[in-house]
Amino acid sequence: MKKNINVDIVDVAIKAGVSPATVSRSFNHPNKVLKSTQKRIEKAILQTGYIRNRAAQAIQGKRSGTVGLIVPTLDNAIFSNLIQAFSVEIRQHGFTMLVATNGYDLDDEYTLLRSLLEHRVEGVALIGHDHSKETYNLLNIRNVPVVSMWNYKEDSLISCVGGENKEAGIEIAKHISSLGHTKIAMAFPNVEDNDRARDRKIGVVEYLNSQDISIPEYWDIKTEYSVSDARYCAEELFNKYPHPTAIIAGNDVIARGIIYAAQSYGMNVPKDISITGIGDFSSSESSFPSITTIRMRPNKVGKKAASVLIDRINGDREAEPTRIKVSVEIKSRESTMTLKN
Amino acid sequence: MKKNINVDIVDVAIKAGVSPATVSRSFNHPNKVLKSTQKRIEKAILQTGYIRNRAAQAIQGKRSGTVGLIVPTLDNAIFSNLIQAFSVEIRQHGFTMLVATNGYDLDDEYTLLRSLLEHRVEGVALIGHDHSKETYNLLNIRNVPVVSMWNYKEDSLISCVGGENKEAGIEIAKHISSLGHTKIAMAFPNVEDNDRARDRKIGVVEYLNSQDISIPEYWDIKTEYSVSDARYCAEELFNKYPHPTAIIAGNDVIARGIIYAAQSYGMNVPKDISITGIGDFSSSESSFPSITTIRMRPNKVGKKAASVLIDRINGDREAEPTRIKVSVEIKSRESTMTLKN
DNA sequence: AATAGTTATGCAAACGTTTTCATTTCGTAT
DNA sequence: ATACGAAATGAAAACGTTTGCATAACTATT
Repeated sequence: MKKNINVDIVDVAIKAGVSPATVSRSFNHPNKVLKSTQKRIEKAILQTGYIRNRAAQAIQGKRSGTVGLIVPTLDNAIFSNLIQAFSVEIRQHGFTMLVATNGYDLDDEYTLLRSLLEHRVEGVALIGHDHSKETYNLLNIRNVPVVSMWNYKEDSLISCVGGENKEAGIEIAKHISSLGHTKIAMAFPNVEDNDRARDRKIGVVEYLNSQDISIPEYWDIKTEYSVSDARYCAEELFNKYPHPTAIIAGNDVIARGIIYAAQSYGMNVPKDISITGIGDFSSSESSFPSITTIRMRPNKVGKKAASVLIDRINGDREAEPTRIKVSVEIKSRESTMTLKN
Repeated sequence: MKKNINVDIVDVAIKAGVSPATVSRSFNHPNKVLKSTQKRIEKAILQTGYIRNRAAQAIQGKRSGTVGLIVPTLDNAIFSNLIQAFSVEIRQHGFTMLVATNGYDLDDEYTLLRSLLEHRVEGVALIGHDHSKETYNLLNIRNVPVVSMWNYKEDSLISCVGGENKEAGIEIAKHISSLGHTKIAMAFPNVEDNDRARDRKIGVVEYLNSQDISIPEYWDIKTEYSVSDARYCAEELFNKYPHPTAIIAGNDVIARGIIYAAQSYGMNVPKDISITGIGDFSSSESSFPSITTIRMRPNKVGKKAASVLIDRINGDREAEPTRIKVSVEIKSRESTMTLKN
């Protein structure tokens, strides 16, 4: 088998009987090259098995054809809808995606950002607004096009696309409260370094307080972002009395874990207890019971964020951040119901 | 704010009072540089805000510091455990990951592979063994280190790490059969271009046949890899009679959708119907009912595949494929039980 | 038919590293 | 002290593109 690793643009040029410059132009400015010449070049590419070298292109300081994405984890449903949508859109514009996970560690995020910049990504997408000072500083100094996904903030330092998480918290609390619940528990992850969860929680607490409902310490559950930990924490809660009549979970994954816990304790959801999520991930509607949640439109956010990022890459580097608020909306489904007297 | 995009290795060298060659060496062969010189260089890097340019490094034809990953989708639990584990391991070795999704389209996969090669990834990870002729050909011609994840095949053309999916099918069928079930339905995705699902299905059918059990056409359900579609298809099945007493699903995601369907139709799982998955994804154990499934160890596969790939990148390009079989094992849980008479 | 304007292409420098080879510096054995 | 080998560093070529500028080949205008 012939190994053709070393075919370069010069070989193609020779084969096609043109100069390397023309071959290059046929990739990057096809309208500047005669149709017939293009044909000959394409033929030469096929014959030689040439694959262009983006590294050599990137070295010019212009295009690398890549964007970077840093997410806390790939390990569950929380970001997968979002990332998939982002990835599809980015690719439609000819970019390839460099992905890195930081495990919710902001110092690690900084290291990852540096490494993405070493690869000269043309833009970067991050989750939320909680990032280290060094991260913000680096983004600023290098003037990298950047977009933050998943949380809208009207005075964000960087462009962002997402729902207003505080509003999401308010809406879900409003829903639960309107159903007559007052004995309410909450299950949130650690909100430090996590503006999305923090804003949601603030929204929930503030709204409930405005209705003269407060959540006692022992009903303020701390859980991780996983079905298994959420289930475990909920079981801990159910082992003690009294039980709340409703639990507001920080997202749909946690809600699902809690529902499993309730079911395994013989409770009926929603008859015995109402449980809500936030996020509306792809399986929340089709689970049983389907989850009452706040629709945060991960697909729309991912897609929109991708196009914002691309616009910034192609556009004005000094422009004000682009901020797009994606509306949030209550999806009332089977996991909640009016409190029985 | 000072924009220092253009700091290069020469600037660092000047600042540190050494030659660019020495700065380069301090990155790539630190043992060849005097400790004291290294210190001065590090200081210069900090002062200048230098970020090395991997594109310029990659152009030498040696290291790009990236590996490529092509998966069908990021959109659900199927691959997320796997990818997360792969990503963590790869990064531990200083690589960054380029990710692309092909939506189960093998022609698209070829295009993506080309694009990854344009970026001069040092290695590539794929899912399974069903790839287009062009894909295999390209991998071969360019002699790219490559690893296939998720399905073991003793005579695979490329290195692979995974469980034996046919065996998984046999094991799950054996389990169901041993519980006394004979009226069995199956729910698999389209197995064309999907060797994992195909092998599983073959295992199931062959084993059941050996027990004189056959699955009628109308119980051979075709579904997509999503909770919602699986639920929908299962509901279609439940709308007609007779019902099977057990359903073997192609994976845990599908199993979950079927369980929801059963529950929403007022059936008890497993009392009224036993349902199995394959895969053992992270939430399968903590769901309710927990899912009887075949443990395919996605974390182990991801991690192991990463190290196989890295070994190949650093090792002999002409070596025989490395093939690692990860054992599969039945996890008997709450979603199945002995058939009542 | 001569000229101006336009379009296609080529030439050669530039991008920021890495690496080979040559040179200098240093430590050690005589 | 001198010579020798080893270790550290530098000089310069090379990697594979892109692009500004120059030129050649057309087209259109008079």
